[in-house]
Amino acid sequence: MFKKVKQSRVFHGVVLQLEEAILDGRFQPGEKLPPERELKETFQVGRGAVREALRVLEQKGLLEIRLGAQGGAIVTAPSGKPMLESLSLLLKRKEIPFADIQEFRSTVESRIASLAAQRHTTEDIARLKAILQQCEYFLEKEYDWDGFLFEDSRFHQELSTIGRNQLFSLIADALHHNIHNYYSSRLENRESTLKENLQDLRAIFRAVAEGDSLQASESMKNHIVRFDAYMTHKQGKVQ
Amino acid sequence: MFKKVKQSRVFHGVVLQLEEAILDGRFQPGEKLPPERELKETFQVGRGAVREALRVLEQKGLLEIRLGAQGGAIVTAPSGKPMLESLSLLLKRKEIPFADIQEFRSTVESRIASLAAQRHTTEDIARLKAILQQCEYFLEKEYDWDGFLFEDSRFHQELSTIGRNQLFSLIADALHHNIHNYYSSRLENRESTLKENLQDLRAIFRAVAEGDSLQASESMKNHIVRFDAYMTHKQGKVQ
DNA sequence: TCTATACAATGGTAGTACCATTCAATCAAT
DNA sequence: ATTGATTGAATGGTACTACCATTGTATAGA
Repeated sequence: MFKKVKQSRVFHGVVLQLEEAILDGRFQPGEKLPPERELKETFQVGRGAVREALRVLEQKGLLEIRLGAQGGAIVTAPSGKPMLESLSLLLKRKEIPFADIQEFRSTVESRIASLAAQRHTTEDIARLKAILQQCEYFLEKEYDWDGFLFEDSRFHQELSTIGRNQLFSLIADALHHNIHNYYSSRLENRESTLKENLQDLRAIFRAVAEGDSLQASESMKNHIVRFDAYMTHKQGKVQ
Repeated sequence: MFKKVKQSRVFHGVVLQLEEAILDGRFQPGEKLPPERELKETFQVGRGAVREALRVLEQKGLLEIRLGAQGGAIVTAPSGKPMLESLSLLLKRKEIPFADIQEFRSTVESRIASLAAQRHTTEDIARLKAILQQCEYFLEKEYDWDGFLFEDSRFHQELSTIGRNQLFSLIADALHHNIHNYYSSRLENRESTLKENLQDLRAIFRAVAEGDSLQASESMKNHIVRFDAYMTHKQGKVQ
């Protein structure tokens, strides 16, 4: 019913005002906020309060603080990093079953594939094909386990770009970063694994290139399911 | 290739150590960290550094600071709030087309519906039915626009619980919070709107109860598409 | 022209003193 | 004995000062 009465915290007022200014565009990305000693005067508060406010805004991903002359609090361009980090922290703290994460990822990646199938251009396909060929190279010509997995990541990333939905890209990226360590530490380094994966990627590529969104989605789902099957099915926290 | 050399920032070291302690479980949710003046001694730093560290951890959602006697930095239980806020901030800053958000939400909610269809128990269905009946009450007996929308939210929330995937619940919740204002400010207050929505919810409920995951997914998709159609199709930032 | 030095701007850190809030213990009045 | 008021201690909040550390730039010298 009622909200807790706000407890006085001067720095919070500073945070709100600076945040509003940035969100309003009164400070553009790349621009510099006034120095601490000036903000202190502007807001009529102690320097400590200003610094705590800057710390919060930095943590929110709105600012980057640089040292030295010509340094200061610089407004950053929007990025998905803070969200990625908060998701990461949550996965580390809360024991979300790994199966849940896999299920979610599967859903997201499948949809990305289907979107990519619907929205690709000729150039998109060319870029995707180049990545696929790089995978083939690392498997067939110069065997390179890590190289292959790197290109596999790039494939997924490129696909999300082709899907042309920034939120999907962002979430997929966050998931990838959060489970990458888990994956790579559990995959068995066998050539057959890569071979099967390459087949998956080819199937996805084909479906996307042909604009068959349903097939693209299915292929991606199979790909992820297979990937998951390689893991030891251990429950528990990520990491 | 190389990482930027970490610039000395004492408070950062304090953040890392405290964060590690919390993540390791050396401080459990509900427990209190030592007072600032003690931490200052422990880490052999100034009180300012300690306070800046606490501010960062607070922003990360790991701590809650309370004033007065028996106050202090209390470790919080894991929650999706920080993720929700960082997503919110991102949506406010970056001009992610609203269509992207809708598309993503549609995907997530559809999948939740299909999962719910697969995993529901008898008790789940009873609870869901109760919510549905509450919707009917607000539409047919005691007309209440806001009451209906509230129950609609509850319906979605209950569905995500039935889906039994914590990550889906979390993300759906975050999306809901972020677009709720947008939605409710744009919906036309018309009885026919609610009527159509109730039909959607009934269809979803039926499919879920019958365990028809494909139909549940489709019904949900239609529901969301219809909901979106009510909006003025204005592009741009959320909020 | 190039290099080295000095300087100035700006964030980082420590310390001190005091204020503000909250809870609990104590004491007084009924 | 119960209730209410007072007081005190613990703890975070704030301000101010002084100085350190880092970094870009200007200046002087080779």
